[in-house]
Amino acid sequence: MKRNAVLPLDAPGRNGSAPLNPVEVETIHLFVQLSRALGQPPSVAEIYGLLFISPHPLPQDEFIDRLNLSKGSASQGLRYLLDLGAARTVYVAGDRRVHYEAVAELRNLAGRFLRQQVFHYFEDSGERLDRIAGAAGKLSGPERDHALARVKMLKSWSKNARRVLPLLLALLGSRNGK
Amino acid sequence: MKRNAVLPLDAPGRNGSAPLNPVEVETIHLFVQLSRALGQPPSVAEIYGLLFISPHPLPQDEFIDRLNLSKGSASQGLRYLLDLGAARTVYVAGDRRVHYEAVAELRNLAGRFLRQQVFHYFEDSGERLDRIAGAAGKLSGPERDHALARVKMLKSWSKNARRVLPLLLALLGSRNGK
DNA sequence: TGATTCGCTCATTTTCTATTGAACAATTCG
DNA sequence: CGAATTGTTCAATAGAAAATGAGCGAATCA
Repeated sequence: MKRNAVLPLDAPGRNGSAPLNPVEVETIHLFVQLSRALGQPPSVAEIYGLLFISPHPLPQDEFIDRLNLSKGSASQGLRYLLDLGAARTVYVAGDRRVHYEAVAELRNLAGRFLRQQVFHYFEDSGERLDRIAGAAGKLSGPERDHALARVKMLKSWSKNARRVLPLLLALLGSRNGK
Repeated sequence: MKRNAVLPLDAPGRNGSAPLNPVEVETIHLFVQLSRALGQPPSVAEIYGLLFISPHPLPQDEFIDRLNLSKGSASQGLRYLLDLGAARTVYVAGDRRVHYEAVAELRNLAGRFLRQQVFHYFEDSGERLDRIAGAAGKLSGPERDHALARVKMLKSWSKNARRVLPLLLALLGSRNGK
């Protein structure tokens, strides 16, 4: 068996780590559900959920014990969140371990996420579009016309997306997100 | 073995169905890549890609033969696209089979997709937020304050998202998408 | 009417992704 | 210095998701 199927509400919590309280459980569930909608791994969502609701920075052990994660998942999940800008490290006096806290600004989160997931795609799609246009030019009569029209449409979509995404972020940033 | 690992450029194409030409291959690749970014199954992307670039409506057989799909995948994939509003059925005189064509309007596609993937999420998240707020009220002093602040933040995010998504669609619709 | 075509459903199988945990490196402690 | 602590990496594996294809029903054909 790899993981407790569901959240370990009743986990013994060796190491003296408290089991999750109802607020924590529900918050984590919330982020896990969101992660499904966004195609992100559940373990990362669990980590972020606990970070988000915790009133103080947490070390890696805390996730391993309280979420019942493996060392590997905790390590990789935390790094993923750091890279995404959804978590940052915090120095805690008298403790050798690295502590983490959530970055909780909607604008930041959404922006980084979109940039990583979507923008990334549109980058190398331009190159492919040109290749398609080239190949389309070599087709016969009516097929050729249709293909060229479709390529034109795709280019328009691409331009549109690049135009709209920054606008979207601006909207998210204005007057809210805190 | 289940599927040709990659697109069957050189597939014999029994049934007299032509193999995919370069324009088709590249277009399909484009949609398959996009499908990864959006967390959609590749077979659906292949089907939509071929539909999108085809100058005339296609019957189910065409996908099975030319994309090397199973009957099940073709049937389910096409239904999925119909439900999403990304394809529609077309009557073709003298042919009993149902034919399909792509719905290629960015506004429509993006709108339906977002509604299905994201809106759906925000619907039942409200309920859970209230539950979290309730549980947070029963906590002790400083933990309580922090939890309540976090819940407030989440509610603000949720409202924000609901406000911005329709706006986003409006932007996609205006003056483009064709 | 019986044969054929068309297409759906769903149990099984395959493929892919996420998670695990052992091995290792680096740092600090006593 | 050796032992303990902290943390990373990555090959192995469990679990989830996608794809398959046999089986079936309905519609059409001859």
